[in-house]
Amino acid sequence: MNKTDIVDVLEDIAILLELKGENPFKIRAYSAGARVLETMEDELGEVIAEGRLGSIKGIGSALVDKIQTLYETGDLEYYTKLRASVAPGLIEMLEIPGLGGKKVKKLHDALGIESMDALQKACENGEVAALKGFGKKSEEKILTGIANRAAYAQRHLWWEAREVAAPILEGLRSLPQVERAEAAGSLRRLKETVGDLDFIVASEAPDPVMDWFVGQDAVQEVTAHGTTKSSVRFEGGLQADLRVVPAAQFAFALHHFTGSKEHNVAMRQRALARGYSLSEWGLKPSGLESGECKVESGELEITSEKELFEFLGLQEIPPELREGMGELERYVASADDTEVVPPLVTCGDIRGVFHNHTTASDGRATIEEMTEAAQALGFDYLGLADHSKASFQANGLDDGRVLKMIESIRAFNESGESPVHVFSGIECDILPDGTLDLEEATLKALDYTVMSVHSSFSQPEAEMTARVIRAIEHPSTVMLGHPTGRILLRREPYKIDLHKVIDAAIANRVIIEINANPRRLDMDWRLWRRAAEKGLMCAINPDAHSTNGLAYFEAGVNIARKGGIPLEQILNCRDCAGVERWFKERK
DNA sequence: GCCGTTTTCGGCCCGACTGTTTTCAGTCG
Repeated sequence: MNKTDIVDVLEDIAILLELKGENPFKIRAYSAGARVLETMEDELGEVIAEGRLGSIKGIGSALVDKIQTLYETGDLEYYTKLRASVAPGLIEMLEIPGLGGKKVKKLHDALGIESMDALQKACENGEVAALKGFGKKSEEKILTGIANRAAYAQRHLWWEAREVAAPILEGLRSLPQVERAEAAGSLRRLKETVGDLDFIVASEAPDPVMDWFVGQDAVQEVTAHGTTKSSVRFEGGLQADLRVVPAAQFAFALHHFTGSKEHNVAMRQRALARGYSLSEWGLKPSGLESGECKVESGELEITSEKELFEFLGLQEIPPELREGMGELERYVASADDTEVVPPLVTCGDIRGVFHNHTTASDGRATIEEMTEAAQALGFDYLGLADHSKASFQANGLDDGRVLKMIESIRAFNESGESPVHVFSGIECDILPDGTLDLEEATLKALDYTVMSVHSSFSQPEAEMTARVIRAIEHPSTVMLGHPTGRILLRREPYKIDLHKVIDAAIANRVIIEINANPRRLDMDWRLWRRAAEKGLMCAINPDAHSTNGLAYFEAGVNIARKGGIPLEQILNCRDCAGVERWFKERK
């Protein structure tokens, strides 16, 4: 069993233990173990072989046993038995807001409920309201929860969440009572998907701010309306929370609600180790009774996240790096051997983008329209890479049409019609056996190539990995397109060993793209830091099929930031001549 | 179940909100 599957099993165990009413700390140990394993960058097989698993913080002897057994046999008796002892319907019930492990257990123990249907019936005939600890409101809330379950459970693309968030933030900032307002949460951390929106406001007069927030036109349901916190739900299920705090607590609240949860746990532990208790409300010496907040009493002046990090002996860690993946250990305040938080790429650093489509294949805009849009975005160059013939559904180009396309791009560049230089490329299919869809002479005639998988997604992992590596080893390959083929919230990635793919790309000086389409964001940011350290080059490729699609490069910039990719390893940060040089040296 | 250079036992991050209670448990982030 591979690492990802083992992570899933550990998370499953945590959920099952919750439903069994187990010790919460034991549950946390399994969740934490899953998290540690997930973010471990070393090859699991190696770690086990070298006996290093047990020395990893958060993985003790019990987890070592279980992880090893799963790795070697793919099976775990403890897990099998545990799963058999809990009705599958109970796990589903946890998705209903307001229901946690204890309440689900109670519903099961007291009323014998084991499925969503049974729960709905029990609510409808009043059995749930009669239960101690539940009431009429709980019953109604559960019924609403069941009705809206699909919408509730859904996460939202970062791109779409930002569109909802932008006017809310603007509205908050325009209120006279509001001193400061920021979006927090996974939106601010630039995660590829967002569960809900979080807004933090500094104000001494929270009530009118709350009233404005819950009274917005788009609000469909108000799920909480208090003095410090309110929650609303919009059509489509997206939920937004607003917290209003006094200005002195703003930095703490902003940091806390930006998360991630794992980052916050680490921060609190670091604070505790230094004798302070950190919460969203402030910092206080851990000995003090609550209410004796040192910050409030004016002994500690912390008005920004930067000061908070500094107080804890850390460099300022940008939100996108706060994922609980070792950033606190990595970015301690300056010592001789300290790693420094790298400068993160910004949209302004991007001089042009690659991998875009035109009407020659399945794009909706012409060369002229695309370059015009690129110019409006301030780009110096634009790479066009239409599909190759195997993607017949996308009107892919055969060798003859590719040569014609090269000719029209050359003519366009020479016409001087646009200050934007166009690079001629192709998104060439990697056929199921790893060979390429076009003649070598055709590929050589292009400025650059992007090789992508568009068929036979269900090949076994070893076959898919060998297929992609064969393409990477082809001398004409410049870039690898969307290496897992995932569509966020819709299609799982195909099975492929990306560590081997990354190593092959580095060995062959092949660039791996960040496909910046907000539904793809492939290759994933979790893999980039390590890959970049090993020397992998990246290209931010919007995969635009229209002029509007070029703007997706911003989502790609987000991923490069989260991956901490140095600017010199992002091809788009080079000027036209630099890009040209890279392509020539490849040949 | 994990962890420890005061500890191998006894802690484990913490506070608001809600709904049910009448002083608090469960959920959530």
